[in-house]
Amino acid sequence: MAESKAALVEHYRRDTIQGAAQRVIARHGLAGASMSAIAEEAGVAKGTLYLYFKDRDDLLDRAAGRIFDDLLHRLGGVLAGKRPLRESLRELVRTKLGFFDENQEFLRVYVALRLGGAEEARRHRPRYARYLEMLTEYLAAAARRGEMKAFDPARVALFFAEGTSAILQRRLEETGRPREEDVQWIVDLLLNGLCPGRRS
Amino acid sequence: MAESKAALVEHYRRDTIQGAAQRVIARHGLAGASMSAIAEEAGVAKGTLYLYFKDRDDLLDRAAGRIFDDLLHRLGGVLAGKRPLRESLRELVRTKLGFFDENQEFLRVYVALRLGGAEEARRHRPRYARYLEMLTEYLAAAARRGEMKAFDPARVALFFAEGTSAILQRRLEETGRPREEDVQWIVDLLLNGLCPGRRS
Amino acid sequence: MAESKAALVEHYRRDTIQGAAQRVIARHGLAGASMSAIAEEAGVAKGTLYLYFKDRDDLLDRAAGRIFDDLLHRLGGVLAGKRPLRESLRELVRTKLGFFDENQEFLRVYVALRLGGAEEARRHRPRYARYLEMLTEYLAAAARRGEMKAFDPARVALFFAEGTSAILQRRLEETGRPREEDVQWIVDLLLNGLCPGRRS
Amino acid sequence: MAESKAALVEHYRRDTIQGAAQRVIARHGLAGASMSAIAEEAGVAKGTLYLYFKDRDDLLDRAAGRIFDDLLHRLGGVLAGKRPLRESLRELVRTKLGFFDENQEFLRVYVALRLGGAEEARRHRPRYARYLEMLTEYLAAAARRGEMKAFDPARVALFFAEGTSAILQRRLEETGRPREEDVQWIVDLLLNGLCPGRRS
DNA sequence: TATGAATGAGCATTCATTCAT
DNA sequence: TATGAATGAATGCTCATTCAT
Repeated sequence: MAESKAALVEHYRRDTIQGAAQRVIARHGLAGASMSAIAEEAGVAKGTLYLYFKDRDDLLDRAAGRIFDDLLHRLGGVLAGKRPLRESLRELVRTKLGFFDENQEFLRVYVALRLGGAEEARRHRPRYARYLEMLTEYLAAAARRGEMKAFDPARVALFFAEGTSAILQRRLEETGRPREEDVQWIVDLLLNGLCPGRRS
Repeated sequence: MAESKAALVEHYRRDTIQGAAQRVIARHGLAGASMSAIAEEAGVAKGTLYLYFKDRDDLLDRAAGRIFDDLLHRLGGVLAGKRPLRESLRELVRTKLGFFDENQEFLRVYVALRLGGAEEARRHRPRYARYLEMLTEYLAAAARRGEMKAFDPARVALFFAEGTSAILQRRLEETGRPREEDVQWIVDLLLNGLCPGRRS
Repeated sequence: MAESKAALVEHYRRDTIQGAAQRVIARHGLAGASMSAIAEEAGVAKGTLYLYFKDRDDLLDRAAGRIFDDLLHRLGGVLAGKRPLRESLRELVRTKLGFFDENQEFLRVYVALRLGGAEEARRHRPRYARYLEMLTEYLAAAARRGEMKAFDPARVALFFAEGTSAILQRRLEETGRPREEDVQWIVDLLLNGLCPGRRS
Repeated sequence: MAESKAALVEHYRRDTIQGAAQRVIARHGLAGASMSAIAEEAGVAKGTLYLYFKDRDDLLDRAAGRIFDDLLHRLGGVLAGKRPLRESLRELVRTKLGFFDENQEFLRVYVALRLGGAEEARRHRPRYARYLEMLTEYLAAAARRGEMKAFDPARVALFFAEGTSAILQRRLEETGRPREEDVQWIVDLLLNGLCPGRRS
C-alpha cells in the first residue's frame, strides 16, 4: 500500500502538470507553450517537469492527448447507443458542441491542436483517426441498415467531423449562440442537404 | 530594357526563395520554418533572404499568401459565374480539388497554413475570411433565389469549406483516387444529404 | 539566513559579471564590448548573463555606472566639506587622482566611458552632469564668498573636470609619477594661472 | 600628363568619399558609420569604396584624419607666430573655437573622434600627439622666456587642450554664445587663475 | 573603373535541458 | 524528490567585404 500511495502522489503530480500545460497551450498555442511557463503555472520548478515527463514533446503530447481521450470516450458512448442515424447524429453534434461549450478552455486546447504545428498535428493523428474510425464504422452500419446512401463512410465521417469542428471553432469567437440551433441545422444539412422542399 | 532584365532576375530570385520557403513550410510547418533552413533550401546565404524580404514575417507571409491568392482568384472566378447552385458547387469543388491535385506541394503548404501556429494562422485569417465571404455571399444569393434552404449562409460556407479541405488533405495521402468521384459525392451530400431516396 | 546566502551568491555573481564587463569595456570600448566576450571573460555561459541582467544595455549601464557612482560619492563628500576653495580643490584633485591610482582598471573603464560611442556616452551624461552640477554649485558658492572671480562656474567646472581627467588619463601611461606633484600644479594653475610672480 | 589627369580624378574621388564619410560620422558617430551609408552619401556603390580605401578602418581613419590635419595646420600657424604668451593663447583659443564655430559639422566629427571607441581613439593619438607636442614646445619656450611658471609644459598643454575641447563641445549644444566671451575667460583663467585681485 | 548582389561571420537574445544541491 | 542556476545550441538579423559583370 506504500507503493499505492506513492503512485497516487505521482498520478496527482502528473495531473497537475498536464492541467497546467493545457492552460498554457490554451493561452499561447502549442508552439508558444514554454517549459518555464508550464512550470510556473503548475507551481513547480522547471526541473520537476522532467521527473514526470521525458521532455517537452512528451509532456505536450500527453497534455494534448487527454482532451482527445475524454472527448473520444463521450462520443464513443453516443455511437455505441446504436440509435437511428438522425438521433445519433443529433446526439453526436450535441455532445461535441456541449463538450466544448462547457469548457471553453478545453476548446482552445483542441483548436490549438487542430491548428498545431505540422509536426505536433501528425503525432495526434492516431488518436483522431480512432475517432474517425468509430464514426466510420457507425456510418457503415447505418448504410447497411439502409439509413444512409452508399457514400464512402470514411469520407463522410471526415467531412462531417471537420465541418463540425470548424463550426465549433467559430462558436468560440461568438458568445451566447444557442447550441441547439447549431445542432439542428448541422444535422438537417447532413441528412437532407441544402435543397429546399425536404422535410427535416 | 536593361531595367527589365534586372527586374526579371529579381523576380526569379524572389520566386526561388518563396518556393524554398513553401517547401520548408510544407516540411516543418510555419513555426518550424527557420530562415537558415529556407536559405539552405533555396541554395543562398542567409543574408540574401533579407535582400528580397524585409524579415521572416514578410517572407513567410508572402510565401504563404501566394497560395491563397491564387486559389482565391480561381474560386472567385467560379463563384462570379452566377450559375445555378448545383453547377456552381460542383465547379467549386472540382476547381479546389483540381488546384491541389495539380500541385501537391502547394497542398502541403496549404495544410501547413490551415494547421499553422495560432499566431501565424491569425495573420492569414483575413485572406481566408475573404474566401468565406465570397462563398457566403454566393450562398445568400442562392437562398434568395430559392435554391437553398434558409440556413445561415456564413455557417454553411464555413462547414463546406472546412469539410472539403479535410477531403483535400486526405487525398494527399492516397494516390490515383479519381477526382470526379469526390466531386460528385460532396456535392450530392451537400445538396441532398445522407438520407436515401432522393435524386442526385 | 538561507535567504541571505542565496542573495550573497547572487550578489557575487553580479559582481563577477560586472567586473568582467568592466574589463572588456576597458579593452575594447563600450561599443566593442560583446556579450560573448563578457561571458567568456566572466567564465560563464552567454545565457547566464541574462539571468542577472535584463539585456546588454542593462549590463553595460550598470557596469559603467558603478564607477561613476563610486567616484561621485567620494567627490561629493569632498565638496560637501565646505572648506576654502584652495583646500577643496586640492582635496578634489587628490581624491580624483587617488581614486584611479588605486585602481587602474577602473580608470580604463572611466576613460572608455569618457570616450565611449556617442550613443552610450549620452546615456551616462546624466551621471556625469550630476558631478558637474555639484562642482558648479560649489564654485558658485566660492564666487559668492569672494574666493573666485566672476567666471561662469558651470564652464569653469567643465574645463577643470575635463582638464583633470586628461591628466588622469596621461598618468595611466606613466608609472611612478608622484600623485601629489600633479595635485599641486593643477591647483596652482587653476588658482593663480600660468603667469609668474604670484604666490602659490 | 595623362597620369596626372588620372591622379586628379583619383584624388577627387577620394575627397568626395572622405567628405561623405565625415558627414556620416557627424550624423551617426564613428561606430554608427556604416559603409552602406557612406557609399550612399557619396553617391557611389559600396564596392567603389574599396577601390580607394583598403577597408572600413582605413577610410574612417583618413576621413577622421583630415579634420585633425586641417586644425593642426591652423594652430601650427598661430604657434609659429612666436608672439607673447597672452597673445598666442588668445589667438590659439580663438582659432580653435572659430574653426569649429565656422563649421559645426566638423566639430561633430571632432567630437565623435574625441569620444570615439577606444580602438579608434588610439589610432588618432599620433596626430593628436603632434598637436600637443607643438603646444608643449611653445609653452616650454614661453617658460624659458620667463612668461610662464615652471610647470611641466607637456602637462599644461594637455590640460589646456582638453579643457578647451570640453568647452568647444559644450558650445555645440548652445547657440549664439559669443565666441569672444569664451576666448576671454579661458585665457584669463589660464594666465591668472581663479583667485580675484589680479588684472586680466 | 565601377557596380551592387551575394556572402557569412558576427551579434543579441531565447529556451529546452541538465545537474549539483 | 524537488529545485532552479547554469548551460549552449539555435534563432532572426546586420553589415563589412568580395567578385562576376
